[in-house]
Amino acid sequence: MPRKPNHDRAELIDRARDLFWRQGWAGTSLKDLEAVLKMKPGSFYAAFGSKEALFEIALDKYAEDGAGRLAELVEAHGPMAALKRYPELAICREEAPAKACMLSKTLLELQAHRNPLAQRASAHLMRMEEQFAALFAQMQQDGEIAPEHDPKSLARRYQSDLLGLRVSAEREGIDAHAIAREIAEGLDRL
Amino acid sequence: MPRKPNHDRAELIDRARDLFWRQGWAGTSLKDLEAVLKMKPGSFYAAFGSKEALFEIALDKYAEDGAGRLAELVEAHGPMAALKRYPELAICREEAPAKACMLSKTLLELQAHRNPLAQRASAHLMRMEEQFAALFAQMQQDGEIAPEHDPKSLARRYQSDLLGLRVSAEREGIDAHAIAREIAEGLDRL
DNA sequence: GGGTTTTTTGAGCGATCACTCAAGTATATA
DNA sequence: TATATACTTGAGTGATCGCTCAAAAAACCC
Repeated sequence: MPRKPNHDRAELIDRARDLFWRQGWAGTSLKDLEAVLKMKPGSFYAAFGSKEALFEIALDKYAEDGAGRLAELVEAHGPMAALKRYPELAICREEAPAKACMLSKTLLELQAHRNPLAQRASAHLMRMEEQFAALFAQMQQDGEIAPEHDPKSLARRYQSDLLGLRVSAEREGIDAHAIAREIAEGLDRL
Repeated sequence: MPRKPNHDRAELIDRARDLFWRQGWAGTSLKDLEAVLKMKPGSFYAAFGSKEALFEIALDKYAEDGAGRLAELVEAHGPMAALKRYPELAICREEAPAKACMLSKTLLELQAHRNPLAQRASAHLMRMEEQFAALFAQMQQDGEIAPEHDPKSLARRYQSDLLGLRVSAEREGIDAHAIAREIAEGLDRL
């Protein structure tokens, strides 16, 4: 009986994620969203409820996609090669709306006001780190890295290096690829 | 003949810097500033001209203080010890309004809109990096690190590590001191 | 085509944004 | 004490914020 929506919801979410990723929470107004999504306020609120609700969905999609890309990399090349390639992959994608990580941007912007979105970003970062830790643990089982290391510590440091890399990549006049290479080479010494 | 201002300008700037550092650009309203500085709008605009002008002053003060703290550390303990202590120092100060670096927060928040404040933060980061590079160069001259390293590359990586550390320190449930320790220990291997 | 249901539209809501300015107040010199 | 010269005050500016809702338009059923 009813009419169907004009837009593909999944693509709307992707476009919103890219806009939020680039411009941040406060830097993205509803006018910006309306322009990018080609929706009037009424449709927007019927579809997503609020700016905050859409940001949450976008953040989750961002984290999910990131985890998926890492999983694919592991599937294709194994844990060690995946972790060595991941830094370069994180900053090289031309189509990405920003070099820096959306999770860290959200955390830094909203943490001070105790916005739930910051906690959500923090939780996603922790989940990433656990994914890294699992890979380090497997590498240890496989004898690829020395047994005296603590996988969780390695993951924490790797995550920190990655976040630093992606902030650096946002700067002008910095060869971030060189940093990515150094992070990858650092894994050889484990 | 005239009346003197009620407030000490230097302390006003420090308080504004702390608020901007903690809450970011968009996260800090004029109401917030009025409350913290105990100034009414009229006084505020007479003293600083605009929110943007004050943020710029605050950003410069932040960078200046950071450079000063590093210089003191070098003065007291020499380049190597200074660089080894600096990471821990950057995240341990209880009175600091945030763990993350105000320069990187500003860069990440405002870069997308090409706000001049982002460029200014970027320039400050570059000046920091040059300070690091000079220290690495001196350490090389003194034979403290191997001669095959490029001081500029070391500085770039050190800066990246520092930025990552300070984002990590903002997260909950992360032992950032452990990361700081690892960064310091990394300098031993040069 | 008629009727039902859903989506789309866009003017406009109250709240907040950064900011202004005329009036009031305090401190200096004369 | 009188006057001049700041500084402080705070109501109020227009613009923009996220968001609402009644009406118009479109897609489905029979």
